[in-house]
Amino acid sequence: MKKTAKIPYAAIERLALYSRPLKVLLKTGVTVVSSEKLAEYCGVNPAQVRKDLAYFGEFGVRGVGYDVNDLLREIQSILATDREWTLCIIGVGNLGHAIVENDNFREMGYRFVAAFDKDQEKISKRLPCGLLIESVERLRDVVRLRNIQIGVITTPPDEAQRVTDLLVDAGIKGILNFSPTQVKAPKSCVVENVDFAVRFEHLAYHLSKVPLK
Amino acid sequence: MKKTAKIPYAAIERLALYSRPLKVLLKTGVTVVSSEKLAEYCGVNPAQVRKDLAYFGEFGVRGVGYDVNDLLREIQSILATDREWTLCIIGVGNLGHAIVENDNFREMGYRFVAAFDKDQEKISKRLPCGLLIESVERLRDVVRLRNIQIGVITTPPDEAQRVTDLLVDAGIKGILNFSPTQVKAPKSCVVENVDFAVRFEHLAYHLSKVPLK
DNA sequence: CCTACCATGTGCAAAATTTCACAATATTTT
DNA sequence: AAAATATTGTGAAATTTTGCACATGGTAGG
Repeated sequence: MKKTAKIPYAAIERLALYSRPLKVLLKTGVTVVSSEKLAEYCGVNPAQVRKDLAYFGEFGVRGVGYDVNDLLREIQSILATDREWTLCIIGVGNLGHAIVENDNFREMGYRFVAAFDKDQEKISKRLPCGLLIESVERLRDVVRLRNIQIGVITTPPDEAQRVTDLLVDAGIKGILNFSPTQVKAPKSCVVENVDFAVRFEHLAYHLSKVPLK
Repeated sequence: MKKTAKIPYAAIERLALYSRPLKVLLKTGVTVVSSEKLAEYCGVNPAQVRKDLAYFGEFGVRGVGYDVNDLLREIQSILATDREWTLCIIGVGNLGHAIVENDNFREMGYRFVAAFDKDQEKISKRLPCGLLIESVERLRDVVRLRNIQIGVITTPPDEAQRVTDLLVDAGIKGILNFSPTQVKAPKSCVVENVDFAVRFEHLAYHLSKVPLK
């Protein structure tokens, strides 16, 4: 595979998808898996699996398949989930809460080291996990002091852009925005907008074209 | 536009995206918007906006643009968010909590009319919104009795497939799965898998290729 | 009423992505 | 040791999606 090939955005997301069944296989003691099986688990085409992996190297053995353990490690290395990331969250509502407390994320090496809110009621309180809720005004300083790499936005939509600007100003290089607005940031800061109401709407769209009983 | 044209999956998701700034424009009293402006708000190409809309009809006026109010209604009608949907949630952890309580969803017409868990500690308690937490064993009956259309899965991944089977068995036609496993269901049931750890991993991937300071 | 202008809707070309199909290579069987 | 079988990696074809460019139709000003 050419090193210069451009990697499709979707291929990256599928890599993460592939890692899910691999973890299960590893736990259940299965050592080898074929692209066909892996594809089946993830609901994609086997050639797609092979091509996606081929963007990054040759991880399989012809005639045999992929070593589960090796492949999982390779994928985690590619996705950079084999290291710890320090994050902060802005907006400690129910969703923010759920994300910070999520065991799944913790296991993946995402460490929340700061939580911000603008509600005076919440500031100075602690989350169940022990994290102190601080004023957004402290954001800039805290981000620098604690060397925070990623900012997660779970504020209401009308605050999202303002918070983004604050994060950018503090020198953050990656933002995950869960509010239902597209936020904009300079190229130097990678933004991932995760509007999951979109998926509800997608589902509703499909259901509306189907007899509901 | 041909009626027979197949509509890209991504076009549907963008439709939902377009609705976000439209709501804001409506509130701020702006009555007309061009594909160029709308595209700018959503970070896409203007031709894309026009083409996406053209899949469903002619909503604009040449030389003028789109009427904000009309377009929003059209999109909501297409996405079937102009009606109420009855949903249930299975797995009342932090995430389940956050989704059920989310004002944004409520405003969109998504009504949660049942919440299930298998934890005896939680069963018979009430959520802050007043919803009673019931045993998963009641799922089949409750789904039928309350005419539930959509099931939202927020259980740990190892429960997800079992819950899916229960939902399918109860006759549910749409599932939104927030657990980090792909669940499978017969064609008669539309499944939307929303694994948002994927977006974290995507962000990590990008950040790992960028000098972090 | 005519001219200038503007922004949509869309045919078509380009780009991106997916899938096929098969050569390459490893393992197992005879 | 050859044949049969399995499964990867990948060039090329097929398909899908995007974006350009412009004809079309509507508005506004003179």
